[in-house]
Amino acid sequence: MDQPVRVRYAPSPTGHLHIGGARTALFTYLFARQRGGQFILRIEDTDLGRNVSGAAEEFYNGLRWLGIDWDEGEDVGGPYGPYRCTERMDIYREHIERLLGEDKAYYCYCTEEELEREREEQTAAGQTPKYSGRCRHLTPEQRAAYEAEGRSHTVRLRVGEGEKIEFRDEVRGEISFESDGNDFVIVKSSGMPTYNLAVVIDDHLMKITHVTRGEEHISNTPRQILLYRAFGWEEPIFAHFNLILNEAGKKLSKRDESILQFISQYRDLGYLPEAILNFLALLGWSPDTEEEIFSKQDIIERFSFDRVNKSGSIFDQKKLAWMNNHYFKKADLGEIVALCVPQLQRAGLLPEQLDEARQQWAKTLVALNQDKMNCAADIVPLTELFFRDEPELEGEGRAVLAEEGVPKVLEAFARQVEAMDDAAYTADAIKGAIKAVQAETGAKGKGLFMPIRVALTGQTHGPDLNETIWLLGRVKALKRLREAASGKLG
RNA sequence: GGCCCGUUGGUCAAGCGGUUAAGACACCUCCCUUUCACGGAGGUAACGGGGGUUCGAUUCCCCCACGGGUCACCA
Repeated sequence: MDQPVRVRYAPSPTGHLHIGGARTALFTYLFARQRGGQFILRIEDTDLGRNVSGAAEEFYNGLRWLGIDWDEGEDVGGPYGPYRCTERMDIYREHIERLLGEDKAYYCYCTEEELEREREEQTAAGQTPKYSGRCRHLTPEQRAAYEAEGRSHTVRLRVGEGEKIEFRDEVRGEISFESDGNDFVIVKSSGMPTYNLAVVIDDHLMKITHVTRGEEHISNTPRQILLYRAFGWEEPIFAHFNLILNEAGKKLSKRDESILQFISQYRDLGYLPEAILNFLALLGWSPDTEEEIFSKQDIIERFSFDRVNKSGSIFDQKKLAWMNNHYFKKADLGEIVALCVPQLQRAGLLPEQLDEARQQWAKTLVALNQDKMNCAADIVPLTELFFRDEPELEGEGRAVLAEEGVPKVLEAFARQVEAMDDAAYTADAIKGAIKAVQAETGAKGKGLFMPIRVALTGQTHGPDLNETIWLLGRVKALKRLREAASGKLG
């Protein structure tokens, strides 16, 4: 049998969990769960300057919210810790010493300015920028001289030229490179390992079997393979997922504002995590059936790397909205109410504390709109009219109210409503009242319902009228009817 | 520019030598409904180009074009 699968998601804590990262984590997680393996979360914080405090916690929260859990990580522990680069410095040091000792790596005293100038000159001369190798063969005297100057050093890996570097990618097949003799930096002058060094050491020591990540890392892979070779370690299996693109077809950047790209934004808008997980799974991966609504468990059972798409996927917010709407319709009303009430509270439409009656009222309000919402935040524009003093009359509505016989209908209905006491004011009673108006005035169909709807809501469309009128409340309904009947509206 | 990867409708995508080239989102039409939405029934719309290989290419190979990724002491 195959050795047990161990995979990891290793974000750098420099910002929020975004769609691309979540999707990478998801694919990795799905693979682990499907194969009964371990999913590890590691924090790659080697860039001290860019680390954002609290970012790691945000990753944890976002991932858990989506339904992704892990077996090892700094918050849950595990036998291969620590799970954060900055806490693994002793480990790195030891491995760097080894490379240095075997003369597979060397100190480089070039300053960033010198290197930049070198690159500029090469670029100006039409050459591909590449490290000159100036410090490659420094004598002990030269080194001592640099040290005496107070120069700091980096460590570079010796890279041969023309060495074949081939690997089999689980999603793209064979990929091959040729080493270019460009000695790359593996330890920064600060003493911190660079990403490439840290991942290789960590992945190896944590016994990672499959290295999964976005396509943008393909070009890092040959360098990492060189490192595996330098250490004499067996390479893991690689899998690079396609990129998620914005509407312009470009890789999502953190500054991109054309799209909502942070998981927290969707959570705040009241999306359902199951919908996002479902949608993300289908972005770059497809099952072998025509269905597309899947629970996490369904996806775990079906997932495989060979059905991951090779070309980039444009993130379609409209389809996500549709999918979330689909999950909304299937969800328990109670769950949707719990999502919508805070939205209304945040908009200042509902008080922080709801009494029993108000709670019941809110439940009906949400129930009436449950299948219209793409996300919980939609409840606000959808139901705003219930909270206003005056309905906002649309152009079409104005035309409806201007029709002949409308005041008579509205007055008749107003009398009906007035005759009810508060206890008798129910959706059923309202239905009966409208019937009575029909009998009295002879108005029917559109000519009956539409004026009432417009007078009360200002709109020519909306959910069930009886429920709507009940939600409005007797007093407000009466007031609006009278105003519309007397032509005061609009 | 070098290296690497990719290219099926507007979007997500199925297809893995022979198909009327699926399905979904979006859009349009119709039905249902007092209205909107939901739901139902339809519709518009795609294999980047050129060479091969083959009886036969969307599918395999090559070239080109286009798109993207990456070329840091960022990950």
